[in-house]
Amino acid sequence: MPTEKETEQKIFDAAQKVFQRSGFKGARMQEIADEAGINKSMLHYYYRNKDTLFSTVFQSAAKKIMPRVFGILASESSLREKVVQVVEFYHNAFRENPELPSFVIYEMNHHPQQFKDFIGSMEMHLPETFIEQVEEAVESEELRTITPDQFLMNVVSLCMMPMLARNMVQALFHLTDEEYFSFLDERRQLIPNLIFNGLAL
Amino acid sequence: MPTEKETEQKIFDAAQKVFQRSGFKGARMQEIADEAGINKSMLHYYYRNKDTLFSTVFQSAAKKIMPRVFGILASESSLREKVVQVVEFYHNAFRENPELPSFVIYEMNHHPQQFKDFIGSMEMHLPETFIEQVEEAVESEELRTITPDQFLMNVVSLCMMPMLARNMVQALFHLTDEEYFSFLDERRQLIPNLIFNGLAL
DNA sequence: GTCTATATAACGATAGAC
DNA sequence: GTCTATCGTTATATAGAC
Repeated sequence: MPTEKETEQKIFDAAQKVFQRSGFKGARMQEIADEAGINKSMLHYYYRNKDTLFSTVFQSAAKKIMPRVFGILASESSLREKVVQVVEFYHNAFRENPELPSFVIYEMNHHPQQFKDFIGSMEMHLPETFIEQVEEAVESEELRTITPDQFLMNVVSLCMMPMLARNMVQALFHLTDEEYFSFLDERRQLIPNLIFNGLAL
Repeated sequence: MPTEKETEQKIFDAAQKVFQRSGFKGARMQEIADEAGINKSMLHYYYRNKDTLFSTVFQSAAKKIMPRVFGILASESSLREKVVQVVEFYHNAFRENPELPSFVIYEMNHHPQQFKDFIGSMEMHLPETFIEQVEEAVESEELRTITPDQFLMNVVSLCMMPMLARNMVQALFHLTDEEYFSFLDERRQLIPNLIFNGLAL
């Protein structure tokens, strides 16, 4: 006999799975109930409606990625170590949950008002230590001129794009699932090298 | 009085707009009819059902991006010139139609079977001239060791990711629409530099 | 070809018994 | 809390007049 918390948790887990797989519009309440192995009415008992349930799932998903990246950027590591750690984090997180990045990015674009506020409320500013590291490296002529925003954008782009475009990548390069993950793994070393040294020898 | 072709075209244009804005699941046939300024029944008269209409729109959208990129890669330009041209192409295309990239990538992930076949049928192999350019540059030690696939993946990632994650980028960096497009424009020069030279000085 | 009207099905949500 | 049964709405799709 499941307790109240257990049922609520089962619903949340099922909703997470279905929303990530099908998106907000594509997800069916019945599908979530089936996934959770419970009655459809329970969804409305614990979460008032589809919007509320989705909002809970989305906010949880957003919190799984960005705060951890910002945590790395705020640490006391060197700039190069931070890049390595961010790259490793993205690739490990993708292994655990391949649909998470695509879900957050897409739904963010399709619920503009609602979740821009949410992201704002998380107070996600670039950590000062990271900003200073980039600015100092530029000033001391260790690095080319670049803003911290663009620096971070480059790292995140090189990590996430092959994850967001998984089917496109597999179709274009004719990769099996196994080959696709090998392709991603190659990038763990490739990305930090590219960021700092480019391709020129 | 519109001719047959004109009505069919109006429906296609409206469907393109609505599907790109709302996605397949989110798009409503009524919404498309309103956008086209015609009766809902006409959608079924010219295109049998929602799936057929969507398929037409999606395939048209896919053909707007990838063949043009592959065209650049197959040209007789130098490797560096090709990178510049691809970057320019992506950024110009995004200005014309900001929702196109996100649409193609997302729907590709959510209609797996159907459109993997389609991409396969386009016979989109990496142009031989591009492959040879990368391999020769690596062999002659102009460039670090890298496969042509990874090389292309890097360029595309640096271009497209800030476009796919538009709302996330704007929320995180607190950018107005105008500032966001300036942010993108900075990347036209930044990306080729990063690809070849990295950040190290 | 284009319209109105309607069939048919799916979905989110609620009422009410237990 | 959990279930069954059902309401009310909204979708896609079709039938049939013009």
